[in-house]
Amino acid sequence: MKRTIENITYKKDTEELARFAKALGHPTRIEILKHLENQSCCFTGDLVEVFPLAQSTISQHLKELKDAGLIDGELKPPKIKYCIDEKNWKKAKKIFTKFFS
Amino acid sequence: MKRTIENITYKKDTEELARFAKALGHPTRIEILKHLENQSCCFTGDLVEVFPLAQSTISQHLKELKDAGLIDGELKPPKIKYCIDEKNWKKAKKIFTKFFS
DNA sequence: CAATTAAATCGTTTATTTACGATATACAAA
DNA sequence: TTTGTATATCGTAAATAAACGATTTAATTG
Repeated sequence: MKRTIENITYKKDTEELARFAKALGHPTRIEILKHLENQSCCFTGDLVEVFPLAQSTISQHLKELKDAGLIDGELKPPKIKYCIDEKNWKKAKKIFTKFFS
Repeated sequence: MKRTIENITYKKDTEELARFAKALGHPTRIEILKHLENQSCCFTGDLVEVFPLAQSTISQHLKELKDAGLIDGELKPPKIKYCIDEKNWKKAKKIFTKFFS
């Protein structure tokens, strides 16, 4: 990316907001989250049926949402149940609300 | 990006939210917007002084914010005055609020 | 019309993202 | 212990993003 020599540091709030926003920055991920909001939880396989995307692609999107802290996976072998991470969801909501106020 | 053959179509709401979110998905752009919120408007040059980034890089970020509709540029030759686009700002606020509710 | 000034755009490099198919992993049940 | 199933991870290709310096553009002033 050809970064500037000494990496810029941003305020923690800024980093956090950008991080959440970035995770929300793809329509598929928005749809996944909407889906999770509707039915509280679901398995990877459910989403693979809903979207015309490869299983690996869905899994990748889930990983990003998880890395951003927006969702949480619970082992229900051999499946994995994904839910909104309520704590971080509230946090994101708060940060966005504050930002737009 | 190796897209699926027939492009996926998303709901308009989803596309819009993802678009706004993507624009917010970089800390520099968040900081630019915070700056604009504080002092309502500013010139490109002001931002170049604030951030340790090249003028062209700042300009690029401004373009993205403008393309997303979050800011608006007004000619004040030889400068350009950037302000928050209030209409779309409200729209974004509404969309995010709805999404998180 | 020429010079100045501020910002945009161009061309380039490197990093990251998005997508895929193929393969590996983890756990339950047989 | 092997088999089956659901999901993650790997490897890869193509697109996009982020940064830079150099150049161009647009408008005012001399």
